[in-house]
Amino acid sequence: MAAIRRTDLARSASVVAPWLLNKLLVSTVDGRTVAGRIAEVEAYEQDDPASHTFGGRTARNEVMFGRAGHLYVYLSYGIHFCANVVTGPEGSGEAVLIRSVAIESGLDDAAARRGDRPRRELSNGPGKLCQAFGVGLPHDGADLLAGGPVRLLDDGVAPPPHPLVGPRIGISKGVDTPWRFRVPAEGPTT
DNA sequence: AAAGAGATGGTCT
DNA sequence: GACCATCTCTTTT
Repeated sequence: MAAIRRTDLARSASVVAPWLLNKLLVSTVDGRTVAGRIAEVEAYEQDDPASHTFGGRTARNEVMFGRAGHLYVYLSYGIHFCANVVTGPEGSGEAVLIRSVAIESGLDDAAARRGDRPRRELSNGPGKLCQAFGVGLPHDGADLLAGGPVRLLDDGVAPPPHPLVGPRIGISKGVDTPWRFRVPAEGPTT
């Protein structure tokens, strides 16, 4: 189990994003532990019109300007939470949005939070995975490398050599920047 | 299988 | 007061 070093995350978001694929996300919240492998991410950098930090520091995006390896959580559309890994050197507001995770353990606990659904629909979206992992605003700013309730681990599985790359989803600016990265599908996606 | 619309609240101009 | 880094349900092919 190779440790993830903070310096690994201190590179720019668009470099860290594909590197995060296949890393493990683990949460222990309310006595439930859920673990899964990161399957899809998006990069958001400072001089990026789609990024929350584009307009400079605010109370909400403060964490994105802090040290790499922390968690940035925000409320999306008034309903869902989204989880990001802060990247880059301190002072540069950037992060990687986790868009999809393949749950590997704690499936029953995730299902208890998400309701009875097909297995792959438990965490195949940024809002869905936050619900499945019990991640919310209280975790905004949490250190992912410090053994806290939400953590990032490397169990030795390499990122895919040829991730699927494309434009980011759900944004209205920076729509042509190809900063979405996904683990290629293994088999039929039915 | 695809398309459309409603829910719902913080953040920033 | 507009704008969202979304999800789910319902309706239509």
